Amino acid sequence: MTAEDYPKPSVTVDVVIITLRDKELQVLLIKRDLAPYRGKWAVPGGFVHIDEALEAAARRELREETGVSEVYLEQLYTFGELGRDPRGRVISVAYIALVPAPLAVTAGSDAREARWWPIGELPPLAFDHNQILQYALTRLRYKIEYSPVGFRLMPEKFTLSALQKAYEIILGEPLDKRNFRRRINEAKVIEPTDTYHSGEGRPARLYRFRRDAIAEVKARRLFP
Amino acid sequence: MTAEDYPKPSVTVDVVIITLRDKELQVLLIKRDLAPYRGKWAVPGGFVHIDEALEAAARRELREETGVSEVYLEQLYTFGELGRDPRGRVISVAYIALVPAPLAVTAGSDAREARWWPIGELPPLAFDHNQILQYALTRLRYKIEYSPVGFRLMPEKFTLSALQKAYEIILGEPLDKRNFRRRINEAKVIEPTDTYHSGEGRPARLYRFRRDAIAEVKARRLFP
DNA sequence: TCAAAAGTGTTTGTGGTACACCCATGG
DNA sequence: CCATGGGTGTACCACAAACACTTTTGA
Repeated sequence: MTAEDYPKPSVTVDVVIITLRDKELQVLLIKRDLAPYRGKWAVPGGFVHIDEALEAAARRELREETGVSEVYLEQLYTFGELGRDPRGRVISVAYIALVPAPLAVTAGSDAREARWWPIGELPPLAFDHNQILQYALTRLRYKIEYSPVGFRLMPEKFTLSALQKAYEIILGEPLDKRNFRRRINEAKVIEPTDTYHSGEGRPARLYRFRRDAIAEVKARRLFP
Repeated sequence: MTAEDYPKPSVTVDVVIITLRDKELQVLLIKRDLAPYRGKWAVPGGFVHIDEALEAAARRELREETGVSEVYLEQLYTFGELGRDPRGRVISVAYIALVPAPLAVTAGSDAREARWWPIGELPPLAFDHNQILQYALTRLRYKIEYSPVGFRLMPEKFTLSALQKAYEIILGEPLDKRNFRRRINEAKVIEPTDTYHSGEGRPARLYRFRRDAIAEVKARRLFP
């Protein structure tokens, strides 16, 4: 027997697109203008083309909604319960994308309504997208503990204070400045540039992420 | 436009079934008796039925191959590159299953050849199953660091020495007996039974996994 | 000269790791 | 009584957390 003997489920990708705006984590959502869930907000997504790899489909969605595609993108989980889409059997592969703050200016180019939502003030969502979004946020908070993904939300050059504020927003707690700088330094994931940022107060040195820093350090073993 | 306007990919589940046998981690593989990759070994899997949830399909595969289904089963990753299956566009959702040692006696009930392979002596595999298997092993070794999944490879009752040996096999390194016992105790994930195991030497107390121990402890934060 | 943010070391406490001996049973 | 595996406590070291003042610039 071959694959063609059976009716097949549809396959979609949904991309949870996250950025840092206005000192908050924000998520890009689209207002649905078609049934089902017409008028509800949803995570951007769409069907996977037959000649398109999964990650390529996710990058296409990302580009369609934000105009960027060369950003951090990671597969999260595949949702395949029965009845999660009233149109029929739909399996959805969820991705998370992290968009650097200054790139996240325009949200969508076509006619549909799209906007950034602070993660603390989300509207009711279509389908099981609430579950998908919560999953993405959990993964982000978890991953930031042992992997330098936080930098993917920063512009190319940034001050240490800005980086610290980003971490504080993601983790939801204040951090000590000296300890923060020591650990960042020891992790060897950023390098100084020779430029400075002038604003109020003393100018701050700008740093950049070291692209050769593939430091995914092993977490501490707990069991046992 | 609707889902039905497009040709759809096929969706399969592949289940990496792992157990502890003969002081080794072993994986259940099936010898393919059909093209493509006829004669090669493959991870058990099959097409997802149109009226079957993803995890249900994985449990069905698991039950067909091992006779058990009430075991640890976790979704790993979804593989959706073009060209990964010569029969056409196939998207595969990979799962990992951990089968307790004494349940892993019979491997397969139908005519196909199936056997357990030590993970250090794997044969050439069909499709991209080598990649899937390596992914599963990485996830297992990683997850055992912060979550009590190791117990899912143990029988219902076990001695502390047997548990330690299991951890040593999974992690591939010797552990200190006193430190091991202290950490297991502090984690509060097992409880003593009032039965003992007699063999050579002094009888050992048998313990069981505390099912209410949902201790997925947060790993130490590294950045920063 | 004042406000505002940048930058910089030391002390203390907790937790991980290393390590050796006595105990209970069966043959 | 001997072989075999079961069971137990402490000392040291490394790293994380707490903590306050000086420096540089622009207004």
